Amino acid sequence: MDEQPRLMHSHAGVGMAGHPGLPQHMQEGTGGADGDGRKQDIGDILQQIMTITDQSLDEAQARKHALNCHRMKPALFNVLCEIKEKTVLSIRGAQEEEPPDAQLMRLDNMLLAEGVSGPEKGGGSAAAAAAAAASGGAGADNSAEHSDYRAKLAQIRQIYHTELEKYEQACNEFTTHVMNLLREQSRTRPISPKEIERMVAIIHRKFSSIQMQLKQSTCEAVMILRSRFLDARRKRRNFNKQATEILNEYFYSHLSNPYPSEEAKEELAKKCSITVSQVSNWFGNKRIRYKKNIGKFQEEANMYAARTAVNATNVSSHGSQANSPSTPNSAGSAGSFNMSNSGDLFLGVQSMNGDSYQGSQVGANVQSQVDTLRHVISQTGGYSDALTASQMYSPQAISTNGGWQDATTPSSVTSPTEGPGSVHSDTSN
DNA sequence: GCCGATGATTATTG
DNA sequence: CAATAATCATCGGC
Repeated sequence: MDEQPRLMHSHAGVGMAGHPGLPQHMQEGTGGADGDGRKQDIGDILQQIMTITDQSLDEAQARKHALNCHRMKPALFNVLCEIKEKTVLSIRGAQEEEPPDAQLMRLDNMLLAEGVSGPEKGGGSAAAAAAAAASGGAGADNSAEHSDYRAKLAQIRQIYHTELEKYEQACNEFTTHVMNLLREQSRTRPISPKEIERMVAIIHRKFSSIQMQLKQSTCEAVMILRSRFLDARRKRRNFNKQATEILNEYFYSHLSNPYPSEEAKEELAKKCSITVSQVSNWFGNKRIRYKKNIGKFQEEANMYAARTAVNATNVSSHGSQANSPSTPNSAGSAGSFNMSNSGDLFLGVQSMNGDSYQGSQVGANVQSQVDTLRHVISQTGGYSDALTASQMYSPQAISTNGGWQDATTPSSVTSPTEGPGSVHSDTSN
């Protein structure tokens, strides 16, 4: 806001008075309005500057030429170059090249692994390819789920590449600019090629640190994306009905020892088209949940027991599976495909049993729990090969503190003069 | 939208 | 290292 007054003052001749090169008379050429006067002044000043500049430039050029042509000039220049070289070298020695950055390498590796910085889409995106390969048979919905992920990854990839390109271009432009500048200056002052080199290196270092930031943030973005999309827990899918049936069938037909061997797990996994670890998860969950609330699973237990039972009878019409109490989990339920109309019959059975263990929850009464178990076992035992085995393993299986694990001593618990244990016999009809 | 079922993960244990 | 127990997070029926 105080510009105006000052200009006014300068017009009065005070401001410019200090400039020796400016003849005073020029400033008061026109006495008219303020504006006119100032314009005139500026014009004059500009013109003066022009002439002065031209003059000085010419003069400088002339001087330069004179210097360049001076007979001592090359020698002096060489001396200067030598001195410069030495100082540059000493500086260089002080801060030698930094070691290849481990962090940067890690970032690079990760970006490569994620398919962000690798070759173009086709063969690239190693992660996606691996995921697709891993999905194997049931890949249909898997790929559908990953499509979104891949789209986002491609987006990140594109941003990364454009940014990288931009940085590179800027770096190159800046480098050439600086090099031109230095080369031009090298005509008037001693600049060794090494110095230029060093300058370029510095510029590159600066830009690569920027690049590293870019890589870092890209990595972060990919990590977030991964955690959001590939966390299986978030995108949990229930197993299909058939798979659940197969698993349940196995579980209930091996209720006395529901710990499938590794081979059994593999087979189940194949049958259900899920992974082995999913089978393990399933059995882990099933065991714990069954044990926690046997009553809740009673119906289910009876149903599957009945199925396998019917199956067993169908398969081996003349049940010659006399007595082989060795491995209860090798079972004959392998190729079991169920009869559908048997359900009614056994629902009735189940309801009958239901009464007896209704109140026997929560481990209050050991005996009642044993009885409960015996009901289930009796049914499976009645029909399948589990007959012999079950009596060996099951009664004390889920005892007071539960757990099939400590069923290692199949001792005397068989049937101490109890009713419920033997009630089963008539269910065979 | 609530709520039980369910597959997966995590911490702990032997 | 596998099993268990607790927990998380989603699914799916109502």
